[in-house]
Amino acid sequence: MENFLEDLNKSQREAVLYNEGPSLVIAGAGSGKTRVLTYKIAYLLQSGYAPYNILALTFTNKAAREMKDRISRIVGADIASRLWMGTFHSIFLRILRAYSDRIGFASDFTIYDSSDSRNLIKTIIKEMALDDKLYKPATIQAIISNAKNALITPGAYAARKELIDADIRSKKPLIKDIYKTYWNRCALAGAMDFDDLLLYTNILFRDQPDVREHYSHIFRFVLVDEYQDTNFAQHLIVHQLAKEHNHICVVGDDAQSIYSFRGANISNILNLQTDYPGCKTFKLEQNYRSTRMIVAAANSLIEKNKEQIPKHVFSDNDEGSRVTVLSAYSDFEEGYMIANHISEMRVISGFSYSDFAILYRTNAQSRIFEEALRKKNIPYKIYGGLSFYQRKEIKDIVAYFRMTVNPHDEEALKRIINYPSRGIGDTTVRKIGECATLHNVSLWQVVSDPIAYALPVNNGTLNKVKVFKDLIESFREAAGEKNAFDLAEQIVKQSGIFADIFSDRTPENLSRQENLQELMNGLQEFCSLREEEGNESVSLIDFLSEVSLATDQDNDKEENSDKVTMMTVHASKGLEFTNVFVVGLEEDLFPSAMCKSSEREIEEERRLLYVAITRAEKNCVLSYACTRYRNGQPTAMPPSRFLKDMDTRYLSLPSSLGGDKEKEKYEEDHLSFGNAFGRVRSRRVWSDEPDFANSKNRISRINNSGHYKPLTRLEQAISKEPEVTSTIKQIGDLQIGSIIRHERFGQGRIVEISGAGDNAKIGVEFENVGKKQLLLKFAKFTVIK
DNA sequence: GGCCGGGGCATTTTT
DNA sequence: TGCCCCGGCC
Repeated sequence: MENFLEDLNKSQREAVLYNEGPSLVIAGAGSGKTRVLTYKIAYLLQSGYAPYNILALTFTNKAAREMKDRISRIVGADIASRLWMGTFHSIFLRILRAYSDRIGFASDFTIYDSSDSRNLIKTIIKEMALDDKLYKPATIQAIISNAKNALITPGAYAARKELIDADIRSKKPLIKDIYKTYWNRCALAGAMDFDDLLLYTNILFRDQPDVREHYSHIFRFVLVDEYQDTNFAQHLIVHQLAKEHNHICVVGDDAQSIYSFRGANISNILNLQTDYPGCKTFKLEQNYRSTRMIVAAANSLIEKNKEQIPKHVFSDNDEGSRVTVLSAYSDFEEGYMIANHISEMRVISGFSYSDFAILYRTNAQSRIFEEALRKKNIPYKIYGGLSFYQRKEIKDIVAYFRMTVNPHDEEALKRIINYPSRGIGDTTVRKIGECATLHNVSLWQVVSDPIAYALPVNNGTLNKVKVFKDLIESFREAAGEKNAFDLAEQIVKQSGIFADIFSDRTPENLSRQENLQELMNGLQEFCSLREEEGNESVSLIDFLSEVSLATDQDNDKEENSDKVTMMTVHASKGLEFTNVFVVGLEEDLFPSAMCKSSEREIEEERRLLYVAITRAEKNCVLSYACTRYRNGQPTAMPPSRFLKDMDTRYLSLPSSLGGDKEKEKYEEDHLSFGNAFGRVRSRRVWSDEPDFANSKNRISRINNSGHYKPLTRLEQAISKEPEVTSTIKQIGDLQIGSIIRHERFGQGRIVEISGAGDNAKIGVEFENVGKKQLLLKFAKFTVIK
């Protein structure tokens, strides 16, 4: 351990060693930020801090886990496990459970995930008989979330003139009432949403000074990762804990702030000096991840942002290839083009599939790439779908767990009161809801004593409700005697879930069975792990805490499989890949049409692209399509403004963006590349079809010195901007060998003509998407040559 | 209670 | 275009 400082460069070491006062570590992309944090913690431990005196906050479970692993390796697992290290939400959940009585909650409160809270908002909007076209639940949810992140309670909201005026202007004056009802309903249900965990922590610290003092005393040193992503609530919590001793170190990169839409406030990091006077700034500027070319290209992009902390990220790695810009005719062709590139690079340079990532701005873009990769038998995995715990059957089972722990949980109750079916239909549930609202009690209170609250249902229904109530109570009684796993087993069997899921062997049920099995395995693992750590009896509530704060990124079983990764740029933050394709670089897509109203938003989009490019270690490819299906319509898409932001010295451009002979000459003369890919000019995209027009074997195109053979006729045709020709409807105007450009499939060569009149067809060998038969009557294409 | 079809809609989403 | 939600129908 004593030598660990030798693993650090000068600025990293300075950042690790300075612990006398507040410090800000500006960590450029790929600059070894996690290393600094882990070594700093190790150093603090070595300097005499006890592990429980150190609070280290991250944003993701994954980051927390990684850091814990790395620290364990330096100081040992038992010391590492005593650090207060975790996500904001998990750490403050722990504190809130301990002091829940001080803020009017029971310690077994539920955590509502986003869909729970959206459902509740939906219910409230319905109950208030509002138009959900105007009061869109997702929008209201975002407004409430923003309010909470800014620490605005319902009372404060109603008193804020500017908020009320804004709601009136947007014709939604009742948002304040929805918020108030939502707040009360969560309280009645004994539930907190994600934002509440931070908001109530602030309330706890504000109203119970002894608690705040207690923790600020315990946490003698506070470290925060990814500080640029903190919102006001988080910023304030940290300040409440650190303001006296000032032993705080925050790490972040303003250039990678991409979550402002969730309340992250970049000025938290830009203005850190104000909150922590004397705050010392360290800059980690050496990028160890990417080639010099990639770093230079990314820098030339981010330079265009005005609001940022000045820094000079540099790399001492190989120069590497220019960032390649590819142009496709359509979204469809873009997919095939990228798929072809991946197969090609894999063959030429010996990459594995897992060396590639395709990053896009929106999830909707993934479909086209899935299709193209599948057609070419390229294995892939997509991140960002539904997480395991968000699957319906899992949520159903977890809802039983939640009811067992906290029966007032409204969303859980609504989920399971009639699953599996027990004859309590929507009408009854609605009546229970109305009755509960009338008496200002939770749904469960009505369910437990329907007579007392005069629930207007017949005796048959009354009886069914009682059966449900008894069922839940039996689970609650068992909870006192059994550990979490045995209890869960009982719940699954006696609730009827087991019988329901194992009733037949339809594919859906088989998958449900697997998921149930996986949940139970996970629970068992959770229990035995905790028991090993010395916990005598593991309760469901512990498991639920973990489950409600878990996301899909947390259990990726396929980590070691050789597959191309596909994800949104947002999801890629913090990751790195040998070769990165950033796709869909078009105006109104990247930057998104929704983020163009202010320079501030444009800057965030630019940072987003910066994040994407800096994920790449060796090669980075940016692509755009000229037309794209948007809302069912083919839409012309101009290339993204960000392509023009970047210095062309670091790019290899398609001719349509000004790539020219002069520049290629420069490229040939001045740059040396480690692998052939860097030579691939943008319009050079080959089909895998062996008999593709004029282009024999694509690999033979690149000779040993990495130089290209002269352009073939076809490729000359491609690199010229094709002039627009009128759409051909006469078969006589076409001949075999003509080059056409199809709206969707891109460029290709006619290899076959058949039929006549309305049945006239042509066979076209497209350069990227293979051979297609087109019915002349319908096909949208132009003849180029 | 489940299935089908029409209408409306269409960012990003660490917890 | 394709998905999701809702309402209507069996």
